[in-house]
Amino acid sequence: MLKKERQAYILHQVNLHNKVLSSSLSADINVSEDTIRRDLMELAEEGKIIKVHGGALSHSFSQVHFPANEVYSLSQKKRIAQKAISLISNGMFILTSGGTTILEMARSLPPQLKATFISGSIAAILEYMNHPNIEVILIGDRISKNSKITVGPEAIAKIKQMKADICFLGTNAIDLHHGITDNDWEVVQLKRAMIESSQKVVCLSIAEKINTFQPIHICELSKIDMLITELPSDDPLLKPYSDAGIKVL
Amino acid sequence: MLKKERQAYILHQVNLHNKVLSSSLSADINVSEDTIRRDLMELAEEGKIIKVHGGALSHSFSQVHFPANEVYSLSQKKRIAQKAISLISNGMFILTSGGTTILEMARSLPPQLKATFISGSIAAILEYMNHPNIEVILIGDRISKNSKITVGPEAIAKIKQMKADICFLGTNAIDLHHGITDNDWEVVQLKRAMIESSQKVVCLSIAEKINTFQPIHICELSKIDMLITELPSDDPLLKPYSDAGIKVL
DNA sequence: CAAATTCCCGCACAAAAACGCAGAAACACG
DNA sequence: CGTGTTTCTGCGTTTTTGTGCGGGAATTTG
Repeated sequence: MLKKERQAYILHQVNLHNKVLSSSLSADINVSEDTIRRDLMELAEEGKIIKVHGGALSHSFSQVHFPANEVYSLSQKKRIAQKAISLISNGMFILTSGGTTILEMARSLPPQLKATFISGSIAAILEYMNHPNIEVILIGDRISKNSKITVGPEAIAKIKQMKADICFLGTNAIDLHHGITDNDWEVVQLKRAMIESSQKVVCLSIAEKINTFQPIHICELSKIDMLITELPSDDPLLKPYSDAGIKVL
Repeated sequence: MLKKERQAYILHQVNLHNKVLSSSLSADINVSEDTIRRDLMELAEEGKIIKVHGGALSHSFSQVHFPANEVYSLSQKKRIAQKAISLISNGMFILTSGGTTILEMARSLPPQLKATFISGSIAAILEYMNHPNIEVILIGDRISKNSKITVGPEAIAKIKQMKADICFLGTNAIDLHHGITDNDWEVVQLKRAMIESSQKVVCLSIAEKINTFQPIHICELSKIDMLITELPSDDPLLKPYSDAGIKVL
């Protein structure tokens, strides 16, 4: 059998079944696995397939992408993300909400990090999935089309039955009197559950949202352990919060 | 034998068998392999054939090398999607697996349709989310990075506790003896649960996958209610399946 | 963390290709 | 017709290509 012929066969199999094993291909066409591996390498270099340990995958399969629209005040969010990441260490169980700040954090996670991320936000999940070493747990339930996260009693029940090491909340509004507030009733339920189920609660918020509030109450400031903004921790704007016992980063 | 004559013979052989070996041609017409090689060179330069190490291939052969980022046999999948959609009506609860065929169906759903789609496939969920009127239920659990779907006991338990009107399975391999088979253990568990939880099971499969099988068994043919391919329902290839009591669309 | 796969690297060997050459046949032309 | 030229072919020799194998490194998995 000619080399090109063999490669065409392999390509065909990959496209047909989305996944092939070097071992089974080797058995199929009676050549050594080494040869198969070399074929897979070449096909991968030509961009026809994706080589993985033990075989290959079809390209069309892993091609899940999300319309990444313009992010508001990106650079600030990047700074927040960096600070948040410094709180994460290997082996942690981490609950996250949705929101563009969280997304930015997800994108910036260091590749060596091994941790478990739990979320109901579709966009966040997509980012986590691209990471080589982290385990991703998706919280299921009905999807809210507004917020692109799963909401509902199932999701809340699922969150309540876990105990995460840390919880990162993308915060919409935070205020000394009203605490944390938001404008989507379903999202609020979710966030409340996440706060209850985490040892440590970290709020990510751009400074613009500090001292603002929204119609629906999530929780008192006392439930929050840490607040991260793009400002330096000694910025006067944040003073009242650290006075209130919140660690400001 | 004249040179032109010889080359005509070679060209004929290539077009007939899609492939020729220099060695066998040399034996056929009793000339040295060197001569054959020179002929193949010339024919290749004229664009009549494709020269490869050890022989030559016909053009139709490498024409299978479709652009790398396109979905394999997209037009067939579109036809399958259309047929599948004709089974859906307003108010239904619909379970779907993942796979590019399912994805194609998700993209083609008519905008007025009001139904509830349930899936653990991230890619499918993204499509469903774009639809204005359908309700989306996401099945949660650990995400398998290979297959981009949620897998694990939680997901299976969740599926088992529902009763969907209809279930669309993107099928990897279907065969009269082996029934439905697949190559990913975790995916198989999921699909089994989906079959059990649906009143009606519909397999979507491009004709190429008919009468093929993979290592892991999902279920017997008897569990399947309907089979959809891109072929007309009276195609002889499908006859055995309709004889086996499966409705072929 | 230990066992089992899978991968990677270098090597050996065989098959095929490239190259140069030479002889034979075909051709051109005065 | 003779001679020079071109084309075609086959034969060594050298390179290149394709493949399998062994052993050690790396990765996966229980």
